[in-house]
Amino acid sequence: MSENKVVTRFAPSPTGFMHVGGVRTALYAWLWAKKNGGQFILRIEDTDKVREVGGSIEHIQKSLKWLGLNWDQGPDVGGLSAYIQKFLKWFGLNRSYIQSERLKLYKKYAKILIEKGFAYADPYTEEEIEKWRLKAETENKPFLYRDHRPENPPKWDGTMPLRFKTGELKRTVWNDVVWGELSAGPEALDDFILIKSDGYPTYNFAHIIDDIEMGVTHVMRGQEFISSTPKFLSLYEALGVTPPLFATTPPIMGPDGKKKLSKRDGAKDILEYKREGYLPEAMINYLAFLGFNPGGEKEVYTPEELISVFDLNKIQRSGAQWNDIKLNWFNKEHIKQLIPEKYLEIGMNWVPKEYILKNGVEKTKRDLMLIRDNIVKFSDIINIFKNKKTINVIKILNNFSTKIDSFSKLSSEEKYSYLVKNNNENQEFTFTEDSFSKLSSEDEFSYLFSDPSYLFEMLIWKDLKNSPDKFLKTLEYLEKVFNLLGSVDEKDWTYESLKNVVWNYAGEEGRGNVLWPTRVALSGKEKSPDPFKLAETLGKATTQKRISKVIELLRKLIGTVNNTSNTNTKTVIN
RNA sequence: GGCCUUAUCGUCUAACGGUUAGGACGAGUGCUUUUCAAGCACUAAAUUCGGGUUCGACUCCCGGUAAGGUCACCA
Repeated sequence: MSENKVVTRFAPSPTGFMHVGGVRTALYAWLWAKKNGGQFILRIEDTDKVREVGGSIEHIQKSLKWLGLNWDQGPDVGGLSAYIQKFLKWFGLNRSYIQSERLKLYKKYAKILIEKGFAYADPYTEEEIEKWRLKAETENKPFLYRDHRPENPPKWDGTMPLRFKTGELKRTVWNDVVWGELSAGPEALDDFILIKSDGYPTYNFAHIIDDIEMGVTHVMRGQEFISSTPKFLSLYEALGVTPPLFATTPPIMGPDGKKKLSKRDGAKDILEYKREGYLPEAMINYLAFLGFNPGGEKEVYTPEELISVFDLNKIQRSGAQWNDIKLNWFNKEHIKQLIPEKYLEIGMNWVPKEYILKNGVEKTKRDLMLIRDNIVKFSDIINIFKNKKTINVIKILNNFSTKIDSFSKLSSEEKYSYLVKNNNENQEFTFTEDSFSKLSSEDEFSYLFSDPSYLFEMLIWKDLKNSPDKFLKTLEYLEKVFNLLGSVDEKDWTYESLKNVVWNYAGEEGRGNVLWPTRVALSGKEKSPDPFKLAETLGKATTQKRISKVIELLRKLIGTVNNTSNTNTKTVIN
């Protein structure tokens, strides 16, 4: 090991999928190693064979690779290295990064400790110890094994646990890179188990031996280890080794902000975010900023920028609440930062194959560019391109100026097919009676099939709401619009010409004042395509019919208001 | 219960002992070819409480409160 070189490690145990807390610890270790041109080691701590979950190691590696947190040393550091490892093993040099394959090493160190008088066999049964523990608990005292340390322990034969014989009982003071000076009284020191009766070392023992052997200089880990740090330090002392620097990471909290984020309150498998189409650099950015801040007002950082700006003593001490909404924002920002080629390269993977097959790569790419600003994560693309009939959705979407969200609800092909038909493209699709009734029964586009009913209040543009003659004014606007539209010949009934005849008038009277009631008259809804698109789609006859209906209703209403002052204007009218 | 810690807008956070306590997300309002989305602008929103030290405290000290960690043949 070359001196002065930074070596960090991420040492998970293979007990399930990677969650965000573990990933962030790995991220900080990785950032620090990269920043200092050092080494980042992946080590698997599989000394608890009971809790081990199959496939975890692969999952951990996959997760780190997705995020780009590549390790310089670890299990399978690439084909050549694996070969070299095998070669070294042949000569009895164990280079494994999996603890269960390093048992001889721990035994070697255990023997050293026994010889030095720092370890002894534990002759008690678990029941005996449990009894002492319960007694301590009822007396509200901390349980200390060393109060029961045997006078003449038997020789260790490997079937009993091997315990560390803690040295001088004293106050321990040490320095944590994040927390500053920390200390604990002698009650933090105890005779902990080094090697379990099953022959595997405990975490407390194995991780220290490995950190020594691998030359680790900086240990990042959660604050649950602060309390046991005095034990670790006393072991380093017994071995005569200078301990590494400790950097304690704050926890990531659940939605209530009090408990650590757990599977129960939505902690997801990190690869789940990959499946949902989050960018790894966005995840890294978000995760890094959950408990770290370089100062300044810049927030969107590339991984490279994070490396240069990362600093251990700018890590936060208290826990930070997980926030999906902010993660979404980071993802959106990182999508914006992608160059178009890269965006398309990723996006194309999310478009259903049939769509590309049908429309060709070039058109698909154009469509992808159209929706770029509207996606939060790449899986949104699937919703937009979902079934093979979504051919013109994006185009219609543009025309209709409708938000993506409502289009994601356009799941039924019936709904879609109508839109396609009205877009005068892809005439191949035919309506069935069944699909028609299904579509028309759905509320969102009901105005395309049947005349809507109205709420009087909805007809009024917001600026006019407080005006005493709001209904009279609205009536005037609609009458004028009716006449203007009437001047357009049916053969010339297009979006452009409709807009042309109304536009100047709307500009004079206030666009909202005129266009809002027109649109509501045609759709009966607060949210729908713009009035010209609606009029074009509905045709001249229906357009005139609906507007004149509203005019008639308004006239009636105004008549009533003049007679009785108490008319409920919220009434639904047909 | 012992021990070890932590505390700034709802959330993530910034602030050599001297700032109108800053930014971001979210929210609200407005602008943008009405409405939705996107975009832009603006607004509201915080130093846990009580004592000190100091000319001056988010910052240092003491105490209260609240919260977290730990006291395994788990890591």
